[in-house]
Amino acid sequence: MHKHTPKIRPESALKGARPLLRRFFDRDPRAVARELLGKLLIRREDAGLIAGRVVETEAYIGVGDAAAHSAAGLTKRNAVLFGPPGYAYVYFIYGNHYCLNVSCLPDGEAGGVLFRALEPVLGLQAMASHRGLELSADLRVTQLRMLTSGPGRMAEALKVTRDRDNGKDLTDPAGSDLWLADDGFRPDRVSVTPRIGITKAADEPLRFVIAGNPFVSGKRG
DNA sequence: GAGGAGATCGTCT
DNA sequence: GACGATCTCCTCT
Repeated sequence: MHKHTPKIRPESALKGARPLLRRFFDRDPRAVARELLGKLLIRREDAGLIAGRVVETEAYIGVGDAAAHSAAGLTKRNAVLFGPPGYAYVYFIYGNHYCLNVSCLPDGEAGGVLFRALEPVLGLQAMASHRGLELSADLRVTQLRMLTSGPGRMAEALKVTRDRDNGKDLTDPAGSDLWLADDGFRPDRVSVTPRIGITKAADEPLRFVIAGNPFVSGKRG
């Protein structure tokens, strides 16, 4: 296995990336979670763009999934999951961290996908700044992993918060500063495992990762 | 490198 | 009043 080299690209390279359409999200969260692997999550800031490639996701099924926030029915917090597809559901957890999801399935049906890890692509200095880290000049993978390998970390790197982003349309780069896009990249191989950090329905194979990618969360990629 | 505990607060019971 | 879709730091090996 040869050493993984991050592909850091100039901002102009994202111009060919097509925003994902609403219908992409209008289906089973398991299909959305799998097909989101390799897509780009892009944040627009005054100082420029921040972008990462999605390398790890988890599906949360609206109905019959005890681990999903929508399991107990509609509440003020989880309302976005019950709304139309393609919108950001952001929640605050453990008194410390935000996590980003995207709603799936038609309006009225709950379901979502949790973004768990990104491979940094653009705006690495901004990500490091938001995380309170300083990048060394050689951009070692071990350093870059600290930026976006984990749901809380990637949310902080992109400055995702509930106040700022919950309910935001993730299919609309013209009207939104956070969206998803396809630049044609396709993962070679996808692995499916149980979800992380939950106690209910913990055995279901609903976590999707790009096999061998070093930016997947955990001790090793 | 593995394992454990604390941080810290919104949400629902 | 309990707990959680996490992270970091500390200790022990």
